[in-house]
Amino acid sequence: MVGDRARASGRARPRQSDIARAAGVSQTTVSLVLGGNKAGVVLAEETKRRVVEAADALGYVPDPIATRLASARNDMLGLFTFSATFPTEVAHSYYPILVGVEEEAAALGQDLILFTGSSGAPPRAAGPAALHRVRVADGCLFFGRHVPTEQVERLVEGGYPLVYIGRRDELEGRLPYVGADYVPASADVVRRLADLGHRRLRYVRENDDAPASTDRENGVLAGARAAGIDLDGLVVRTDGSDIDARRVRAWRDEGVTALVTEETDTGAALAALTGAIADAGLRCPEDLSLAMLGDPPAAGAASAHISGFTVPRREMGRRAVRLLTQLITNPPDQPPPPLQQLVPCEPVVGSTIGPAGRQGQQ
Amino acid sequence: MVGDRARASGRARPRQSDIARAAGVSQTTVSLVLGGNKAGVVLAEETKRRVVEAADALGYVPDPIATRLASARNDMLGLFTFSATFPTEVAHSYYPILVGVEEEAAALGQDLILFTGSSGAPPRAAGPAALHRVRVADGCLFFGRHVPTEQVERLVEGGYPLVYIGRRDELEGRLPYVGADYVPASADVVRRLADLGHRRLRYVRENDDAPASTDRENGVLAGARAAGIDLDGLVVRTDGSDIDARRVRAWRDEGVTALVTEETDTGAALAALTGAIADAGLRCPEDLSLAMLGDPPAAGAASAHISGFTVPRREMGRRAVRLLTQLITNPPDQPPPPLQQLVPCEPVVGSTIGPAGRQGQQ
DNA sequence: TGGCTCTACTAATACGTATTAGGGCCTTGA
DNA sequence: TCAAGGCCCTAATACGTATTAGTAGAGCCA
Repeated sequence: MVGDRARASGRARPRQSDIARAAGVSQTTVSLVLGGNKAGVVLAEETKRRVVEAADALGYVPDPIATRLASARNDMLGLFTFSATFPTEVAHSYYPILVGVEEEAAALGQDLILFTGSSGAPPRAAGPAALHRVRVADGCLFFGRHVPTEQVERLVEGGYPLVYIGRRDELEGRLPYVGADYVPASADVVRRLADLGHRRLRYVRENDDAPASTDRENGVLAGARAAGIDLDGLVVRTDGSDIDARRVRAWRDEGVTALVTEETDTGAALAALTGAIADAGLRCPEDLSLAMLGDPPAAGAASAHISGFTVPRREMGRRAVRLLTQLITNPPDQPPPPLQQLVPCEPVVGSTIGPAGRQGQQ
Repeated sequence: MVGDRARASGRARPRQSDIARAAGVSQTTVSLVLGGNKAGVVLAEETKRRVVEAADALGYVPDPIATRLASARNDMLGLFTFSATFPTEVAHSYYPILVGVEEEAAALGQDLILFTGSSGAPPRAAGPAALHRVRVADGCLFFGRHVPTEQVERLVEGGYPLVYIGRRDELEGRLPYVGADYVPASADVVRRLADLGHRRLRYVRENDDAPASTDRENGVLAGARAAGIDLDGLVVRTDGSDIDARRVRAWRDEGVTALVTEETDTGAALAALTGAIADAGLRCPEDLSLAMLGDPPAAGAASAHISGFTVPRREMGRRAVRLLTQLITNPPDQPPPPLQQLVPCEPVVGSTIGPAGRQGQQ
């Protein structure tokens, strides 16, 4: 019925059997000619030519669904996000990842299937089976803050190739991911500050326990320890609302000469800090240095020259695609590639850190 | 073989036939119970219960591949772009379209397949059949500057549902599209200027004959005619390089009180104009009004308050998806929906146009 | 007892491709 | 003239689910 309808509205897609009829051969032969013929069946050149010509003439394109059902591959990679794939607020931070994913997928001849996770699609079950939809693809990339662990675990256990973009601790080492290497990058920022004479600083972070935040804190602490920086009161957790000029002045009175903050989705932390610094009548970096662990929310604006490091999102996207295709093509009896990869973050010199002021010297 | 592999690595996923065996019924019954049973086959409650229990016990999840092979629809929409889908330079102008496409697709329970067009993928044929790949989806959206007319025509002729994003003249009315309605929006900008007393202005446009540019020019001309604006020298074609302070001063000396420009991919035209105005020592809008037919390149920057109109990209994306799904589900014997749709552009008040200065008054 | 209706289910087949096990036909050599 | 072998191709089947046609059995009536 449904097929009839498809056939009624315009000409139906040609199938291998149509080509077979046109070329005077069997469907098997068509499959052998147009498919890989991995089995090495011997075919006459003349026959191949006829089949290829017929296929061209009819505009044949293999049905990836049927291909997939019959064999395994369909050269499609899934991309599953646990929010909208194209978020409007955090466009700046998601977009480069998508760029990298698309670049590498195109280079490898893979198409992308976008799965929309929690976007409230009524027809699709939002239940425990929601994630299983991704199996139409050979493998799937995941990203987003929330991870439905059990479902992802079932996919992994079932041998389905998937790669998470961003470090994840969920499945004790069995969850493949490509993340950013925040720890050394964060430590390096602290080292740079220490090299400029800073001895007392404040690391203002969000009150959030995402791996990305934890990593940064660990890096800051490690860097501080290595540089002999005062650990007392170093880490400040906030949601941004309690950062104001008074507090910044108080820090400075305590001898703090540099502030470090982290990238957030909304940029609230950075905005709060820069606002408070300005309100306090302080200049940056003359009176107070400022560094950021990650990228400012909108490039091109005034925040463009914040010192710190940049997250290699594009490269993460590319690497994730590469890892995923490796997992897909990896024979089960071969050792797998490294499942968990960290990409280094590039330092950003910027113009918001400078030598420690007089308070810092002493 | 392949199946064996899947079964070897990790436990095999249970199939309907496994449930059938466990529940002591046929595969058909399982399909009826777990699928929708659209046909309304009568089943005993007790049987349903047994099947559901067995399915739960075995952790059954339907195989979407097989599901889609068995029914002709696969609830996937294609998105084909003739450049990278995620361009880096013109992110601001493409992104909202993608947002709209994804929103509506998700709302309609459709997944998206991104086809990577000209990204030089070696494994996929770049030949005349390249476009045929899109047929794996139920229908496909297209966008990008260049249109391989013959290939698209073959798809359209074959009854394949597709929708272009952006107005296109190629197939004499048979190519469905969703575009922006530039003509009245552009005319309205001119009318607003006229209402403020402007009588002589310059429309600085790119030397390019894309439908979007042509439409805007037609709108400007229509608006100028309606408002009794001087048509002489009104339209200025440029690539931006010959716009400088001297030229702006010369216009002003001729009695020009307002400049109108159009949105471009790079924002070069706008940048050249604002630069030249500043260089000429003129203020905007006090000395010279400035309007833009479209959106400034980067929101949030200094260019945020340019007067003119905004292109409803997000809405275009949504509408394109809606039209496409209509085309897909439209029974062949029914009249089709309107194939070519224009979405109105929203006026932007901004702060760069004001009353005509003294030159303009007289 | 044959026929009819109703309930509750199943057999058979389709979807489009991949794969495997052969099966004709032709040539060659004895 | 028959067997062996090479060459070229095809029949049959599998993949997992959806759908349609049909059947077995029970109950009822004439």
